[in-house]
Amino acid sequence: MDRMPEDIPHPSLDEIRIERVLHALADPIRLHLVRELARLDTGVACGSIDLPITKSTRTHHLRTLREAGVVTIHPAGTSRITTLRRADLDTLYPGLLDGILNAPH
Amino acid sequence: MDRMPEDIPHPSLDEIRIERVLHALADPIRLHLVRELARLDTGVACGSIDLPITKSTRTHHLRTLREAGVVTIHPAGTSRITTLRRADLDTLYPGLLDGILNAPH
DNA sequence: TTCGTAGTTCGAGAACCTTCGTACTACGAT
DNA sequence: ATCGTAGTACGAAGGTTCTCGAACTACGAA
Repeated sequence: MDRMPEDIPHPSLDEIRIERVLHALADPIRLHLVRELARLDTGVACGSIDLPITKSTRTHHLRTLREAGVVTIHPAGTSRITTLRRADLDTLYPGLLDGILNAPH
Repeated sequence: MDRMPEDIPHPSLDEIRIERVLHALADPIRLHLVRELARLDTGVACGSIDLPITKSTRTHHLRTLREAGVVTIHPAGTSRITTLRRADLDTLYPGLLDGILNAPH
């Protein structure tokens, strides 16, 4: 795992596995988070996307996305900025993310 | 569900949901099956792709793929022909399948 | 008709996932 | 220094998934 300056671990490009990415995206809540991140097209405070779940569940889902390599998370004061790893995913799996984001929903 | 002549149910295009497709593809055994189906590029008897699992587990995985809309299965004598729904998936999610099939593994 | 082959169904166990509440840490503002 | 806010860690409950073996069905061949 790459250690970021802030000590939150993220998988490097060669550690990302397609099965984990697909599993991360297969959950409705996580897919919704990813769609919002893609739509806003900028890093965003985790809590700013509202969802019918508790704080701890949100943390769990964000961790799943981060560990799969779908997002980066880094601290910013008392908050955390979550960013879609769009370029990394496009490099590894060209077409995959767009195919998912453009899907009917 | 569309009823095929052979009475094995398959989801129609508008019944296919991205979450289920992603979940179906997130399992290593199912992903391997799909890759083999794509490589052979023709319908194939279920049993001809060898895997370190029992018959009933294979049935379970093929059912998961079929119900998600990833493959079609239809009887042929005492056997069953499984086919990747490549055109359907490309229509619904352009780029997704290629992105997955071209992924390193 | 009898047998073998291909696959399904069912039930059960283990492992895993999702969700939550509670307790905790860390930072910024007052 | 104290408080509030943002988020994490942990444990537990409930649900789902994966895997298997055993019993079953369906078709074709001998």
